[in-house]
Amino acid sequence: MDTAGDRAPVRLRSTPSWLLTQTATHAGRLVSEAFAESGARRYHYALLAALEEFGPASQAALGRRCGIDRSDVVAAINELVERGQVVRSPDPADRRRNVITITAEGGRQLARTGKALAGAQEALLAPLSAGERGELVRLLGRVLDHHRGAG
Amino acid sequence: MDTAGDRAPVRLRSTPSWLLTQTATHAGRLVSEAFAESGARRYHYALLAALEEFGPASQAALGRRCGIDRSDVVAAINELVERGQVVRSPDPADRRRNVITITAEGGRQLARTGKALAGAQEALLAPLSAGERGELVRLLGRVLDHHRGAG
DNA sequence: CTCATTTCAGCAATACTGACATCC
DNA sequence: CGGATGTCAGTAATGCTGAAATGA
Repeated sequence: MDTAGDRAPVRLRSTPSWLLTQTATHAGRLVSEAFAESGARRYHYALLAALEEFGPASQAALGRRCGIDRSDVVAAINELVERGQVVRSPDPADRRRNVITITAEGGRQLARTGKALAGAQEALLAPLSAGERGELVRLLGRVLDHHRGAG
Repeated sequence: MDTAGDRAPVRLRSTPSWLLTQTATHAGRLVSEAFAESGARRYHYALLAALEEFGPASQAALGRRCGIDRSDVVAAINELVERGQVVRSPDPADRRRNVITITAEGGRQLARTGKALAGAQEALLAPLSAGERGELVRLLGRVLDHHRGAG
């Protein structure tokens, strides 16, 4: 019945919106692969990156910065603690809080995952020239900047 | 401890790869909202779109075209049948297969979801000019075209 | 009392694997 | 027999909600 065109994913003529959906899904898969290769997940990387860039923080603050729900921060930090990549210690100044601090091993894991991510981006953007990649990154940056303020 | 900069999501200086991840995640959330508004999910829309564009097909063919696993096609088609948006009938020419056909109600649902998706894209690309949107869509199209060939 | 923080239990959509029976 | 198809069971990561206990 459908011997030809079986492999071509859906690509609607009329709705470019769908293109965004498809690209986001595809990028998500590539990125997930990269995370798996490096032995981490998205949440782990986001948390480690935030800790390295902004220093020790409470779990709630980390969640707000990374866009991760507080519930999920708990589980992710548990795993990072088990792997020795962060340290969780009570905040003497506010006994509700835990202060999370990245360790040397956490820094190494961050570097590993960063390399895997760079590889994934390389694979994703392979069909584009250097100039086009720059333009794409610039446009996506504008989009993100706009939405991180309003929402 | 961290009263300022609490709301800013992680945005690494050194890894533009993370920008792709973040944008994909953000786009995914906007798109999911749009689907929920229109009473559908990604799988439903992809299947209906493929049926409208390429005509009736077997479940396996639909899965290949939409990038959806066979197992998940079964469940999604079950739901579409319940809603009267597609019809599932045995293929007389090959008794292993079911032929899936879109109904008039399915067409209406496709239109509803399409409108919601267009709104989501509008919101996502709000910070870009018309020319920039065109450029972004063109670049993403190139990326998708490249990867749908090579898997 | 109000609010923030941590934690836990649970749910839904996405994406995948393995197994099985049926049929080409 | 090998291979495709439909179906079901189960798992994992992501992203949410609700509730409870503790403390500012």
